[in-house]
Amino acid sequence: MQVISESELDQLNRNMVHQCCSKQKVKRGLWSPEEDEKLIKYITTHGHGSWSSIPKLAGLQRCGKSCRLRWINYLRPDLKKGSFSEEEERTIIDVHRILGNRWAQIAKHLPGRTDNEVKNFWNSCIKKKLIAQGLDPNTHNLLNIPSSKSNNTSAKKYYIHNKTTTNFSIAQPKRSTTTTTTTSISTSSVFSVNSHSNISHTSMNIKAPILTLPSVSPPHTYPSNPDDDHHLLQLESSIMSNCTTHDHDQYDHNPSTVCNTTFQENNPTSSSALMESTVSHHSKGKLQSSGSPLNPPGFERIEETCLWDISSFDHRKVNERDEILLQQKQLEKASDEVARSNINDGQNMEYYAPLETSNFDLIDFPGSTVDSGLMYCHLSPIDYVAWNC
DNA sequence: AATCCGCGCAACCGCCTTGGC
DNA sequence: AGCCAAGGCGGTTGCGCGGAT
Repeated sequence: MQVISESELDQLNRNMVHQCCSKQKVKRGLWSPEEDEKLIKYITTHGHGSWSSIPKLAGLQRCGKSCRLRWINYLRPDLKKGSFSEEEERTIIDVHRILGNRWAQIAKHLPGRTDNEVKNFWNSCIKKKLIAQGLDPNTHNLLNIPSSKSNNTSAKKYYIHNKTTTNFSIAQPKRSTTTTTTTSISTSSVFSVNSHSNISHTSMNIKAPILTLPSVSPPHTYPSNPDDDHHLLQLESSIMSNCTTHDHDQYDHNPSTVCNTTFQENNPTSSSALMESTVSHHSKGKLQSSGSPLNPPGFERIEETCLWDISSFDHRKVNERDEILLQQKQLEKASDEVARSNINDGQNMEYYAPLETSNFDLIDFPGSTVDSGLMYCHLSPIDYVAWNC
């Protein structure tokens, strides 16, 4: 008679009783070829229908969740096998920068790839590559960048220098809108924008991922070459088309902002003259156009961070924006030379997010750009993509 | 040859959302 | 409105393999 230890017995029990469906005894661990065959045979003839009933119908001692996972991640006929291509890798990085760890969303941009596969590839390869390149895989910003709260001389110079040159414009969807479309991106999230100008700001309801516009766009990043341009353009269209999911009868207008502003004493020789202020605004159905605090006497604003609660966004004209995107790209190209020279001068590269003035009540800010019914705010291309999602 | 160690990947776990009742 | 089951998703685990020692 074979005697097994208590721990071995416990392990056996764990192998037979599934945590999520403890009523039935199910097999766990790796799938055998026979099990795969049974599952494929059943699904190809009957479809998967209700996953929970599949194990019984297909003659498998697995839980429904396990069957679903096995099919989606491994057995599906339309799965792409093999390692990721460079283009796929680039797409993952680009979309991850916008969406974060939303693997299922990212996988939608990679035909034949699963969220699990993308996640594993990210964790085993891309993450390390980014770190090796000195980039934070979570934020995609350079590692060891001094924070806004730190007293970094060059950063301060940069902010002050741009104070007079950077402009920012926001448009607010009209409340009279009757039909709107929101994006498929998860639930409400926060859109974080760092600006370094003398701006006012408001809040918008946008379904958007958490993202942070870099304080200083890496000059090499966008656009680095024509292929990247093309790639980004495709990506933008792809993301935007995926953002269109369903309509709502009424635009949910519930802006909420938290504004963090850093002031510097007018006397630049003072090393400790930094002041920070945080202002929160919560309103329902009313524009907030003055979220930032007034400059204290003797101080000038050097940095401002706005967190916007963006729980929904008007995407009615998503398809029409393909055309706008082309205009956007033309603008980018036209301003590219200027931007590059600006960078050489220590100024920020400028990108524009076109917003249709015909559908928006405009909140004007100093230096806002309004041209041919479009209103522009300065964003990097990839953040422009995020803006549109 | 044996052992150790790191890595990649398949699978699991637990939480959240959704839809039906 | 509340409950429950099913499905979806992101984080985590652990097995197997290959290279290093």
